[in-house]
Amino acid sequence: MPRPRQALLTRDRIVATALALIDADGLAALSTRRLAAALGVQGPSLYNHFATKDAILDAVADSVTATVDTGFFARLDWRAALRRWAWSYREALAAHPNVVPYLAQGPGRRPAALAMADAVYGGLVRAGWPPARATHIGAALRYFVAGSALGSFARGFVEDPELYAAHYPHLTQAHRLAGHQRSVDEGAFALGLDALLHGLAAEYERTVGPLAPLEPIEPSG
Amino acid sequence: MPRPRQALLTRDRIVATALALIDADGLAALSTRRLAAALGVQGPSLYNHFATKDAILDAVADSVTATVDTGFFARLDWRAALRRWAWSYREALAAHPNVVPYLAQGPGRRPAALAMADAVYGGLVRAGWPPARATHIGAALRYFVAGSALGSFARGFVEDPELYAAHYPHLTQAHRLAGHQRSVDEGAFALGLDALLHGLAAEYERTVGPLAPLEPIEPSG
DNA sequence: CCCTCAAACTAGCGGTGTAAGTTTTAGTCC
DNA sequence: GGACTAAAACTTACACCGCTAGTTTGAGGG
Repeated sequence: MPRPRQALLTRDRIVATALALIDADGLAALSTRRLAAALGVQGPSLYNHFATKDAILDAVADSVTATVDTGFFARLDWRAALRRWAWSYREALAAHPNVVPYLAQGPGRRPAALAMADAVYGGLVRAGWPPARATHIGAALRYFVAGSALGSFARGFVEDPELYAAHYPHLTQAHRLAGHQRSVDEGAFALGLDALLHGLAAEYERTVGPLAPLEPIEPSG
Repeated sequence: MPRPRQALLTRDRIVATALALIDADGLAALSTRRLAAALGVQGPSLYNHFATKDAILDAVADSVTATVDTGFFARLDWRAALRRWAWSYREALAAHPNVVPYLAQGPGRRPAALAMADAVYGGLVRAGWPPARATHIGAALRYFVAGSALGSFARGFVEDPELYAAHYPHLTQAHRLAGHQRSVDEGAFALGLDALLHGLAAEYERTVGPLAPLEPIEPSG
């Protein structure tokens, strides 16, 4: 087939299809030939649109990051903004857990990831945090969110009572975790995030100054 | 070569060599043939000792997890134990960042990972936390530690001032992060961990009961 | 109208995980 | 001690991988 009248591929279509395949079958199952087949095309044709497979993965990762809402920092108290952002970030990653191992290695040169880092850091500095502290806070929250999306804690346990009963006296109920994946992961995230923010507020008062009163909001979750 | 008088391979030697290769060149660069070559052997010989490549990676991951010290839960207050354990855990992972993406997907059936989960969960329940809460706390700390080891925050930024200056007004100094990797990552971890523990202590007092006074310890770091 | 570029193609290279079968040694049982 | 079995190396081979090179032909601009 020579060049077709209507282009068969676009970058957007490649990225969307790649994300769907990764969601369905995992990161390791994405090969250029399989991706191309899903697009009705031969493998090497992808290289007319992306330089390498990694470039495709970068675009996929950035498309996920782009769905995170960072607008809170422009209009909310830093504590409320951090909370909303963290939940939005987590939601974006948890919707595509299979890309998290790739995405979590850092923003690299991906525009959406850099824009997010920019918004968070800028918001914290504007709120009075010293620059070094703002960096630390952004990093700490990224650690927590990425970790929570990476290895769904509950999914990591096997549905096999025998395995745990024998050697791990406190894990006799662990096999039931796999069945409550969502509530366990969300509960752990909510608890950890609230604890983190609570501790950061105390640190703020100790090292920066008094906190503005915060209009009450529903507890995160 | 037929069966040699002295076995050339042992599981331990395979695991140690695999870890060294992963540390040096990354997870993706570990192939069975390269690993075998480093051991002075042909590729398929590995399959006399491990069923699949994944089984080798499991053993590598568990050998890293095995270096985490979980003994604190048996002899320290839960807050102190959590802090020491988290640092030990982080140290173990940060020493081998390239295996973290594999390891962070959950304990699976790896004995050292399960023993660690058992110790943490048991220690928290013994300290008075309700079982569901203990699960959440263990998960939250695992999120934080795994996230911190997975993507060194600082390493994720590129040493290229041009990249940031143009479009990200608050990241004009981001290119310098790559040079301060260790201090940024450790500072973020220390801040986040202390904040988390501070928040958990407050949660304990609110929902479980008064905290025993804690002998003063040096701040984490 | 022609020229160049774009976007598909085919063919193929070196590398991957691993299955299958071979060879020789080590160790066990009568 | 001889026969048998299991172990641990080997070679060969398959299907797949990322990617390069070169080819074809339609699209769009001078």
